[in-house]
Amino acid sequence: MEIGQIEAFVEAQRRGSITRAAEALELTQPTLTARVRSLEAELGVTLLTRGRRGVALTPAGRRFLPRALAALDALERAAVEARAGREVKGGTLALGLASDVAVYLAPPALARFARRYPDVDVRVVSGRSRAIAEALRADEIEAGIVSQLVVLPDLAGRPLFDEAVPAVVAASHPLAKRAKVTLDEVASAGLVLRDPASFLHALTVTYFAAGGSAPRILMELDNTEAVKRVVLSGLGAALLPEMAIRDELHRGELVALSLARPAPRRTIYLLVRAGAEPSAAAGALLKFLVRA
Amino acid sequence: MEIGQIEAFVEAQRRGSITRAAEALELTQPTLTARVRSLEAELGVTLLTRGRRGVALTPAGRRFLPRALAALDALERAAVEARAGREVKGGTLALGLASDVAVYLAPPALARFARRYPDVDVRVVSGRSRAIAEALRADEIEAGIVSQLVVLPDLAGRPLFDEAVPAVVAASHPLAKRAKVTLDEVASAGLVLRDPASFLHALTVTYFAAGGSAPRILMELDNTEAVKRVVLSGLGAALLPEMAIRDELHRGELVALSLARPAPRRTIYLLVRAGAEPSAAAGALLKFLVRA
DNA sequence: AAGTAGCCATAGCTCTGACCTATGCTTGAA
DNA sequence: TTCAAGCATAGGTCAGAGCTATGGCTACTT
Repeated sequence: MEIGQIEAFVEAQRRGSITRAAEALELTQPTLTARVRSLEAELGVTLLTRGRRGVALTPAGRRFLPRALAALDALERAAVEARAGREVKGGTLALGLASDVAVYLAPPALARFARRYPDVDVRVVSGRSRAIAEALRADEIEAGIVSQLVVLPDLAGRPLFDEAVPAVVAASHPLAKRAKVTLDEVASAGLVLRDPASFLHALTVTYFAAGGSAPRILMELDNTEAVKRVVLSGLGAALLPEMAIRDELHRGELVALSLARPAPRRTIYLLVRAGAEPSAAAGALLKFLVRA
Repeated sequence: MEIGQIEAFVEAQRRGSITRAAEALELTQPTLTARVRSLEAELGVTLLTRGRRGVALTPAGRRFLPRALAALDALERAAVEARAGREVKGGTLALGLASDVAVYLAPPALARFARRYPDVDVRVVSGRSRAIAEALRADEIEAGIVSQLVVLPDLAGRPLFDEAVPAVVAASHPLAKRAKVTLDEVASAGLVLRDPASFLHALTVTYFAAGGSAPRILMELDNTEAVKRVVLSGLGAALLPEMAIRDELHRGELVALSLARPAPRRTIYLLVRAGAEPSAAAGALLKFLVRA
């Protein structure tokens, strides 16, 4: 089987005529005829029915076509990706980011990257770790940055960095002024959580459970920013990742509580297809992200 | 780009040496060298570093390799599938079946198929419609038979048949002898349901809601057989698909209730990859399944 | 230090087969 | 009937894929 044969078949099918396929490929009609016929001979099946008005797919041709297109597409991608490493120049960089990363960490890095490499098209999708992993498997993105390691057969992950997830309250909260606070005091003050499907939810519940305590749950919200704003307004405490509360801690609007048990940490992972190598553009953006 | 070049690169990478790749492909070493070099020239990157102990992948080679393998694999599949239609002979037929279909409908059809075409290897996975759809997208199966149409971009579904899902009770149940039963009587007798993620659950709740009633839920079980056995033991009623209760209705162990509102129906769908053509083996098995 | 084995690169030759032009065959429409 | 549109066939040409032979480099041996 040769690429030229596949192209001949695909083009003939697309144009509905071997003659027009020959024009499109800048070859003569007998050449295209020979290519298609030799492919059919090798497969032992007829792929196209020749009628007076051109050609049409046979059932065997219909079975063959999607794989043929996939092969041509894979070759196309292979060439693009092999060349993608020479330098960061042009092309598209598609990334998936966990919501928190997209909101708190990525914007300055993306802005710097866009200034530094203005001819690279950056496309970002954000969502839950699971959705990022699916997009990666479907080849929609080149790499993902997630807060939860998704174990799927053809994906590989490696830790990028980790960060503390301290328990915080608003400066106006009664617990804010206390030098030491017990876990039970925080638990009974009430917690604002992310939704049960999130990693932060599990992290929080595990943290309290390990201290022999169960928090009173005030709310379960589906994004970290909402949790932060509720806590900022003075209602309850929350375990929030550092990247989300850097400014508020600095300005004193949020206060990290001093508990006997050290604040838990969470790890941010890079997710790629197993065996895949990042493009130069992806490598450069990653550096911006992790340094930030 | 030519297939021979791709094969040369892949084989050299796999064997770690151009010389050994040449042996494996039954060509000479200069030929393989030329193939790899011309591929590299076309791409404008070096794919393999030549050392004294053979060759090793460069970063560009690592980016190129997975796509190259995918292309070769697609071509392999293309050839197999194109030929798969000539006759039902040999090869493997991989199918995904919804749990109910796998339990109640498929066994006799699979047995008949195996007797009729003993040289075809049949592999069946069963599970929820969603899992079947994922397996289909991952190319693990050729087609799926599901009770819930999963809408995903690259899948296509078509109805195979539909069947009634009557409300039934055990012959020993007080409602069994009644000529007419109201919806509210069934609702207050108590319903045994599938789990909330299932189509049967939704169908049952919708059926009662449309009649202005809400059933008393006795249990939620994760498979249809368990629901049937609970009902058979005399506890409550259930909406069960005909395929699951044919024998029990015939033997009089279960009784279909006569309600004013006709029994709902459910549709069984065939799910395939969009644009894909079934193999001859798949077509033959499908006929056995639907006729059964 | 010299010898040797293992690898990849290069040179030059051969000959296949991919492609071209020209033409034939078939059929539906004018 | 004739024409137009499409695919098939025939025969010739020549690029280039592959081969043999050889060179050059490096890392072990001895």
